[in-house]
Amino acid sequence: MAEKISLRKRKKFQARQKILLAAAQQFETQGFANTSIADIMQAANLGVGTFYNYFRSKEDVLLTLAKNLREDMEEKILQVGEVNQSSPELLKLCCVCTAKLIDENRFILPLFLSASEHSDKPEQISESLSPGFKELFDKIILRGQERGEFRDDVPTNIISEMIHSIYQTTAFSKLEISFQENIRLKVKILLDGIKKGKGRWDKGKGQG
Amino acid sequence: MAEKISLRKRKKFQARQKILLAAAQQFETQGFANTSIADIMQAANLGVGTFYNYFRSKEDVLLTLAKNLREDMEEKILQVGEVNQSSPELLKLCCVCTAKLIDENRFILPLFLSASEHSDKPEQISESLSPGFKELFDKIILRGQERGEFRDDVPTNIISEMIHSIYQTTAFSKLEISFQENIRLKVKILLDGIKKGKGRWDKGKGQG
Amino acid sequence: MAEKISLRKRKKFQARQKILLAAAQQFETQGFANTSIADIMQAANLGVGTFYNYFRSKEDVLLTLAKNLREDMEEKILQVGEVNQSSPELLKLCCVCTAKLIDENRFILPLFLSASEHSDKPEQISESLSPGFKELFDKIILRGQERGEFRDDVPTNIISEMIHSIYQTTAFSKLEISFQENIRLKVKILLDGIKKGKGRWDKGKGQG
Amino acid sequence: MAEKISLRKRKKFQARQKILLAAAQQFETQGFANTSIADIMQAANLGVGTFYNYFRSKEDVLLTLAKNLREDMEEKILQVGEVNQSSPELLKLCCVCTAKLIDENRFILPLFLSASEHSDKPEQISESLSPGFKELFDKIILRGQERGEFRDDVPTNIISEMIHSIYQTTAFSKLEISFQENIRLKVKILLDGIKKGKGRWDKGKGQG
DNA sequence: TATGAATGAGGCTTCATTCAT
DNA sequence: GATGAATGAAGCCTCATTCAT
Repeated sequence: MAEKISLRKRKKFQARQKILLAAAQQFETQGFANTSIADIMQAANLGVGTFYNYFRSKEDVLLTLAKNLREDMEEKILQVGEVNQSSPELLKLCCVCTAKLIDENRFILPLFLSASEHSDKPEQISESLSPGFKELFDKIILRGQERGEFRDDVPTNIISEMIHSIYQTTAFSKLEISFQENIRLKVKILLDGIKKGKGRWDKGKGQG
Repeated sequence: MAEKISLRKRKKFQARQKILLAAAQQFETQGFANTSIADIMQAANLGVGTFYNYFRSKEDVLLTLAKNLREDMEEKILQVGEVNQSSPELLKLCCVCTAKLIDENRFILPLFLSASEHSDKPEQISESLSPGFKELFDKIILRGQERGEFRDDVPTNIISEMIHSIYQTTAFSKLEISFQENIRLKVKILLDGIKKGKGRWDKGKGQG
Repeated sequence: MAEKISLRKRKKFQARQKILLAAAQQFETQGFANTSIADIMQAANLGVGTFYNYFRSKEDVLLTLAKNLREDMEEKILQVGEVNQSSPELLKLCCVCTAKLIDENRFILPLFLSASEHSDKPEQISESLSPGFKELFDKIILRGQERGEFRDDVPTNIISEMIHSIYQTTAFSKLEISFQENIRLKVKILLDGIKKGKGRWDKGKGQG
Repeated sequence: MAEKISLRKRKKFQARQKILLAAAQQFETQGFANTSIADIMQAANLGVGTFYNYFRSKEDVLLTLAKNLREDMEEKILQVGEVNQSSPELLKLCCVCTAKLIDENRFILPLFLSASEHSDKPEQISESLSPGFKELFDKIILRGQERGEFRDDVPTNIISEMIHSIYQTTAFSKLEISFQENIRLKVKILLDGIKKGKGRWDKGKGQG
């Protein structure tokens, strides 16, 4: 009996996962607005009605995808954040790590971007994602500013927002360069723009 | 007779402008996808059918708005671009100038962002806007790199893209700080991140 | 003063004629349903509003075109009808004459055919055209039947309808043969089908 | 499970048939252009949206109706065509048979007639219907001409077109006589008009 | 009288959501 | 729980008609 329930649960879980996966793919390729629930369910090879056994709306799927991503991000970032090192190094690590995660979940970015586009709940999506993301960066930057490692003539928020912007837009870059490498270069510029005094980039040529 | 025609033409022009204005406002407050033509025409205080006396579709309005903005931008930027000065100064001027223009046309930004959403026309919009925008920045950055004023271990494109990203995302900033000031600070960071050797930010305090 | 009025009337007349001509052309090339009033007035090189100075609706134009054609037909047919000759000869003459008229007013046929298609008044159109057409043929056929020149085991109406049908459909023939020649051949068959005894076609080979 | 599917499929089939039937009725009574999809679905007692679960457009319904009719016609005509008999008899049989079929599907005629009206698809309809129709008549007539049973001073095409025209226009006859009887009489005239020498109608009185 | 911009009714189509099976 | 047909609200667009100039 326990097994049966477990099997059923697994099946239910599978259907749910299939829908999430299909939704992510459709969102990524066609965009959120252009994806209908029928599209998702066809991609998932399931009946339309089944959708409503698992989600209340397309936005709900979005929120779930965002939440999942956020949980992954929190986990990874927590691992990195525990290491004790200089703020620039730490920030760089976090950025690289985030880039990797996002690279593996590209579908989520259009959602960020369409946040301003789509109806009801976009703020929720943003809020679902941000905590593990924005707050950590805020913390690192603030620490760096307090320690005198980062400039403090620019508000922490602004710097954090700038990092955010790098991720958002790079996801849609049409340059030949890879996503992660693209991010790496931009973060280098940003770091050089906020690092205080020592360790200037023009002295560290070739270090990457 | 001539007067009559002139009067009518004036009215026609006004109606067109009313629609454009209403569309811009609606796009800005509700986003492009969430704005129906009925919305626009209600905001413009005109009948729905009237819309089609002036535009073929919502996308058409968008393109027109984009084109108008682009023309404004080209004009302003040309004025700035003619001044002979150091590349960092020139870039800063252009950025400030662009920020001002965008600030006065915030509605256009969602369109940039929705580029990834609506497969059909948004590329046209992007292309409508870009020429006066991206290419000028490319040119200034390249000049700076050739003159040894900007770092050259990062491709011109990447830097240009980073500037682009600043505009895109700052438009949706929820920080208390004003749009133009926000841009100014980020550009400062960026400039410090790409300027070569001398003229570091920590020596230029207060000039900002 | 009299001249002025006359001039005005002539001008009015010209506008009206221009509209009728343009409408006929549009109806012929695009069909009645696919022709909008705006289309007509653009083809007529006149303002849309002007239309309503002369006609109440598109159907009204149709009726007028039909009426004009009918008047032409009546006139021509009367000329023919007065000649005293055998019924088959008379019928043939009328048919040829009608074919010529229709050939010069092809636009009117689609209207007949669309009679079953279009809304309100199609019967009126049919009725506008028929009198000079159908009644004359009826009369000739009846006379032929009474004189024993035409078979009388088929109602007059049926024969008349058959003639009617020849005109209707031949207008849209896609055969290489010309409209008038096509009609001539069909009328030949029909005449041979209704002529009594003597004068069979297989004895009149080569006479056309 | 299999039963459930079967039940649903049956219902689906029924809905489709209901729509086709309703469309046919509406097309027949109001004409194609004057029938809106809302009209059809109201007649079918179904929601408007349901239409699009079965057809892509009004034209699509039309094509389907035409295709169905054509298949019926092909079948019936094949049966007739196999009989070995004189060409006039065969042609007569085919005509009667066709008349019966058309009489049961009157709605399709307006479609033929609207062929000249709606530029897009009607040719497809015509083409959908023709193969089983025109080609068979062509063949019979040609055979008759080759055998010396039919006159050959008139092209096969013309005769075939004349038959075609009889069906087209008789469908809209307003005479008291029934459709099939009307056709029968006209075909008699036509046959007598094309039959060679012997077997003249005035010798076959009473047989019709 | 000529004009053409303004209008809104009406048609087409999409799609999120429901519900009977 | 899974299904997919049914639904109607809502958006897009056309066009006959009106009316101020």
